[in-house]
Amino acid sequence: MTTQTRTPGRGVKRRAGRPRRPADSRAALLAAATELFAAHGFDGVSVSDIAEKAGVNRAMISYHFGGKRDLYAAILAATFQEIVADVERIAGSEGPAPEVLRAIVAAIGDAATHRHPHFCTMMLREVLTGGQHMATAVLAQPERVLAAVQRVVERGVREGAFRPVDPLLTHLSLVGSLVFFFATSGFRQRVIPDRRPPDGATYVKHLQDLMIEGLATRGAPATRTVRP
Amino acid sequence: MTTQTRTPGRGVKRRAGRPRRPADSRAALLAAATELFAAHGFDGVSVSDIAEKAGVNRAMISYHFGGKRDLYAAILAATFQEIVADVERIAGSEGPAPEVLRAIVAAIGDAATHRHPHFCTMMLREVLTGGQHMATAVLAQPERVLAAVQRVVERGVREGAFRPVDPLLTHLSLVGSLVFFFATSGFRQRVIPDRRPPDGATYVKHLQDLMIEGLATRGAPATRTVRP
DNA sequence: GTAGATATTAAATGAACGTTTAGTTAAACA
DNA sequence: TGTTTAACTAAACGTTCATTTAATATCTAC
Repeated sequence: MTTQTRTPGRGVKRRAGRPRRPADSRAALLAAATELFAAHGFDGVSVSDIAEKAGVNRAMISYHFGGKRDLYAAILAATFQEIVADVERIAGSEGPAPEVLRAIVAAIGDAATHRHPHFCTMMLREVLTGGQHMATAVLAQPERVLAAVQRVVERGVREGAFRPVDPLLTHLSLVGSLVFFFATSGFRQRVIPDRRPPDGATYVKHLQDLMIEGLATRGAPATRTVRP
Repeated sequence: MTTQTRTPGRGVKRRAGRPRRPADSRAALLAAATELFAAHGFDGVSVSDIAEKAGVNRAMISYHFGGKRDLYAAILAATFQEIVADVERIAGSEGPAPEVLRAIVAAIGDAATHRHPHFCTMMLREVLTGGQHMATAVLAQPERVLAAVQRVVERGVREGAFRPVDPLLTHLSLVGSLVFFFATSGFRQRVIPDRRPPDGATYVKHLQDLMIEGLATRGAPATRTVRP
């Protein structure tokens, strides 16, 4: 490869008298791999695909990350960590349980929309295969989300704001529909192209209301129900 | 291969003086492929894997189905068709909208538990890749489920049983949490092994209540609200 | 019982895979 | 400026992939 510039807007851009920037290669690989893994899954992506999209040599994946699998694991761990930390922080906050639950839904929705647009797809894909590519440390993270949501639901039930629902099943329906929505937006665009596709914020609002109403004790108002 | 019997309980069983049964090979391949595709995805499964599990020769996949991709498509189309027919039949039935919605959830849950235990996983996987392996005829089927559920929700809103919710978003949260639950049961067993995993029927009941309560008009009883 | 059609097999094919290797180039440091 | 180290490249490696081929075995019909 000589002075030829790479496809603009993609991968590592290096000028003619090119400075070496190892961090750029790593970042380009991470970005390219995240997008491709989310779209096609681990086995559906070759190292050549990733390298080409990143604009670097195939061998750099093994060189920088140790191999295709390690690159995948690194991406999974990084995105997961940030979201889990968010959820745990919010779950620990005080205030009425319904409001905290609302905040959790909003936080996951926000992360899935802006900071980590490929997280839900990658995570869901990984879960479908039983977490085969997950290191045990990463495996612990969905458990932490589960525990955080469960805690809030249990408190809501205890305080009388929620019906006596099963916290695990509630967690599954909440996170399930949330992850499903963000992971399948690409498909929806293809299947229902005529209708304007619903955006993340709209769905978050819908799900917040649906959950809070669905969990609320009948007769009592859904929100602001704190027992002294 | 001589008189050696295959691994018992798997694949095509042929006795010593073995009668030829082409239908057996096809069925064995379909069963093996369904399980493997669901567990590892299209790209995560090789034709050798499938053939070995089915107890037939690799070449039979191309011979009977035309190739790996066609086998996959055949499975997807077959399982989808049956479930879509179920949902449409129920959605068309009379009775209070909340009850019909309950019945739809139950029907999908039943199919996912008993008749097609791998459907949700395969479908979800396919959706995550944007429906790449789906023929246009198969692509139309999720749309039909969407339309059916939407119709029921719209009727519920019109009759005053439901809040004025968005039918599309409601569909997504309903189907999303349902599919998510059944598609991720394998992962749950691995991540929360201490707790007894919740079964399909329990979750169906939970989701029915959550949805009906969540959609219900405040003040009015959730069920049996038919305007004359 | 034989002929013809169908099902099945083992082997071969060529492409694609992830990783390793040896060699080259740019940056860091003296 | 000369030397060392890290980043990078192109090629080769050995493996695995899905499919095709040619030959064989079995079933069906007569």
